[in-house]
Amino acid sequence: MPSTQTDYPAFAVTVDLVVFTLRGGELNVLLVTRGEAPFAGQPALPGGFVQPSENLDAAARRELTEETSVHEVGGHLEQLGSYGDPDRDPRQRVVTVAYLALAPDLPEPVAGTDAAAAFWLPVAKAIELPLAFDHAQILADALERARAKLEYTNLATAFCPAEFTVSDLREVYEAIWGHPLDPRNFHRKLTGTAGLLIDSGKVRRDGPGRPATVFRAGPTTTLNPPITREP
Amino acid sequence: MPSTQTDYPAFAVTVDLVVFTLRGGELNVLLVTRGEAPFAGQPALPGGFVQPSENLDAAARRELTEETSVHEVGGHLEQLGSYGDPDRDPRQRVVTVAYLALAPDLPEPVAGTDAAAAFWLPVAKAIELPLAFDHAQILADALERARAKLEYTNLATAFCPAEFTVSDLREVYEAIWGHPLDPRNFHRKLTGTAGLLIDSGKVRRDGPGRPATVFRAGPTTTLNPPITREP
DNA sequence: TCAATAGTGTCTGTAAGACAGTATTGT
DNA sequence: ACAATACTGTCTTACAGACACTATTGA
Repeated sequence: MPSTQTDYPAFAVTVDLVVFTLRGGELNVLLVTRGEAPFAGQPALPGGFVQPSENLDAAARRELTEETSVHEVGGHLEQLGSYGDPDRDPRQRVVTVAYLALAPDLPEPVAGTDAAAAFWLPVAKAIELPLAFDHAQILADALERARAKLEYTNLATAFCPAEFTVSDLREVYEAIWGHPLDPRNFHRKLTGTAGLLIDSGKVRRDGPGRPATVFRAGPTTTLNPPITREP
Repeated sequence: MPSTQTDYPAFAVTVDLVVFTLRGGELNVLLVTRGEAPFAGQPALPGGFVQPSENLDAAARRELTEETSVHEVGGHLEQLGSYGDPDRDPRQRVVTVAYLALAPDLPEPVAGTDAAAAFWLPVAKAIELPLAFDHAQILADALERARAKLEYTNLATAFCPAEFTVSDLREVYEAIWGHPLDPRNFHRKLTGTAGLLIDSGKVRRDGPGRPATVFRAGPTTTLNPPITREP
């Protein structure tokens, strides 16, 4: 019996975003307040249906733009994984493809846009909230992914603007791992990895203290050997 | 306007499997020959539609059982990622969730079962084949994932039966990374990682040479620091 | 006895972690 | 001057990589 165009179960496919940023030295995640059932009024990850003509990455990037009102978010966007338990949405069968997005400090969501219902919340608080659907699990997985990738990639630069100092990077690590790092050894490790950081020639003065060299991200994206998380 | 059960694009959702095993010291992947259009007669990864009542992991495990005719495959099964380009299937919009499965040496597919069209092929050959859909990309991603995870996990044990020797493990690494490792340093590294290997008390005699201690996988699943791939 | 494989010891170079010390700023 | 931050040097320890050496087997 040949298969036809209809002899398969129909699914809805969505993308959900875990957008991390640093605000005031603390890791924050973008949440929305749901306006409709199910879970009306509850916090959730931003996301939406994949459109017929776009691929998954494009859907994620479109949602990111819509929800943040920022056109070129920069930073980093990668697929995290898919979640498709039969009862994860009580209305219908939905498979969601979760994405992890990392962004430099973004403006507050703007009223009068799709992003009006969106808000930043420190991750420490978000993981204690009863998020809609299975979003608590997705957030937990995203956090672990981000923590793990800091160890062996230059992912921390995605949280910074194009030009940054070694201290900026260290603060990213400290915020995400939740414990302080030795500034001297950290500096030696990062500046000692060839191709990771490019000296911009500039320096930055912030209050007292010796001015810091300003770098840009270089072609090297992996740290070998990695920085270990355990202190 | 409230959303209804129908105001979303309908997708088909499938799972595709990249099943790796070791046969004769060589990494092999399970392929099927497609019987229907599109890509009829071409090799493809095994897979199928997700059923309405099962979650993604269950669908992957079901397909694995069906395609290999082996009930408890053991080994390892993890989600690799999702692929959903609008034109990846010419018939309809299909999102596939790819899984990576690692198994000890499995029997040849049995005629008269769903697995009849399935066959093992060395990965080195498979990556040169024009696989159906975007399966070449999925296979490449799976291979890279497996190679990377050997560095910092005990994933190699998934290719071995419950009891194995250090040499067995080393052969897994050599097959997947494609270059020899120093048996002495490898032995010291693995036996020196606490909780990774449990001495079964037995030894194994294979031809000439001192008998090898037989181990089982221990509770430790990560290697820290990792084994580096570069020779 | 010899070849083969398992496992140990030892050396060298690299780099992490700890921390003293120097450099350069704002106040 | 002083506090604060950026950076450099030095010491110790851990471990990878190289490889000589011992242990235990089949032929």
